[in-house]
Amino acid sequence: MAKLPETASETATDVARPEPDVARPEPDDADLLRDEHLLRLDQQICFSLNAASRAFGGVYRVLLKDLGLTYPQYLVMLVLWEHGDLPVKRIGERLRLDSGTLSPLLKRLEAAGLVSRERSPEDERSVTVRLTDAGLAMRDRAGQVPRRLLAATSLPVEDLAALRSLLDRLTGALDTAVLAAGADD
Amino acid sequence: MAKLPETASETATDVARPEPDVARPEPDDADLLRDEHLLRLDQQICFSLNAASRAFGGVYRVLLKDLGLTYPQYLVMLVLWEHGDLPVKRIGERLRLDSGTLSPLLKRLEAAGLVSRERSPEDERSVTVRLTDAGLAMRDRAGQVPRRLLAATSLPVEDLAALRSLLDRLTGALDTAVLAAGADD
DNA sequence: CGCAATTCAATTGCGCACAACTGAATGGTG
DNA sequence: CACCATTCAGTTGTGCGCAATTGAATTGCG
Repeated sequence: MAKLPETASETATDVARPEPDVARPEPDDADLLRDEHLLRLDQQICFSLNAASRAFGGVYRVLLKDLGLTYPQYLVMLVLWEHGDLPVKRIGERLRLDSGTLSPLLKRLEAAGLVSRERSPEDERSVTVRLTDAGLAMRDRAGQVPRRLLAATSLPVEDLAALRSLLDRLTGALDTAVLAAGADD
Repeated sequence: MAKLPETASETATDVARPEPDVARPEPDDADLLRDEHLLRLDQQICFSLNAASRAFGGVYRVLLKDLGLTYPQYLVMLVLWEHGDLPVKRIGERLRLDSGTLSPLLKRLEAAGLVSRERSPEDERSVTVRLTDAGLAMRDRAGQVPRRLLAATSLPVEDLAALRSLLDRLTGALDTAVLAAGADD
């Protein structure tokens, strides 16, 4: 194929273009707070975060292929292995996921025969997610995953701990920032 | 609604369930390498990463709403603002994104009038992405974004730098791990 | 009790991420 | 020159993430 399909492009004129790829000097630690540096630094923070997150995704994709799980599905299984049967709400709280994400995911886990779902008798609104025998059995097969992942990081455990601490602080700060922003609507 | 729609659940029996939510003692820094601790630590690393990444997403969603951009679209615009017109390939290299992600994204940016796309005359396979006047103009309006984001993190710049460094090392290690795993297929 | 507000899961719609594939253009080799 | 492998963008299909809505069950209040 290789043809520009739809769309209408007529706005392109010959105005001044940004300098094409200037050699960028390393930050002389004098101006760590100058605007230009802030722009770049911030970009790289969230970008690095994004990249690392997706890199993890790649490793997990490999490690979980045998189990037929995606990473989010694996997280749900971890929660269930740890805590036993749980209502959807609780799973969502643990993983910071809402029903819009969990409902179809759980349906896939159910289709794979790993969990079952049933309305709670006490509260008909709530749905309890239970591990099936197959779901329980998978726990053993999944045992190797974390160690192999840890090996893939090739970082000392202390660094990982430090990293986690920083990340959690970051997440907390970002969350409150969003809440604050939402508050003054 | 609230009804369990399709699916077939019959596997649920009454086998032993995992202990329901035991109080978990803090890691006595003696056994930082015991299996059980590794399992939990690793889980929290990638989980924290994921959470932080999504928290960033939330902040960006707020900050970019005025511009009508999503975060990945914003990244593409950043790249174009920095380097000027680029072929799709180069953008993908910068952002670690493939054509499967970029093609529809760029189509949306074109529909929004921010970029135009045209086949390169030298190599008809390549498509050059150009900023339109509107795309260039948006650069000014986007100027505030990074500083506001930096404020939202409420972390000292040095911590962010340290974080970025750790993340980049991590990404590198994970990437090579995936490559190595893929190599012995 | 009766009615409004809340809670919970599910659904819809949109956008991103990625694997797998298509199809055209290019480049290298015999 | 002919042929084949490679490169590049695009498409398809699957799954996640999130906002917004729906609809039923529950709770709270008068």
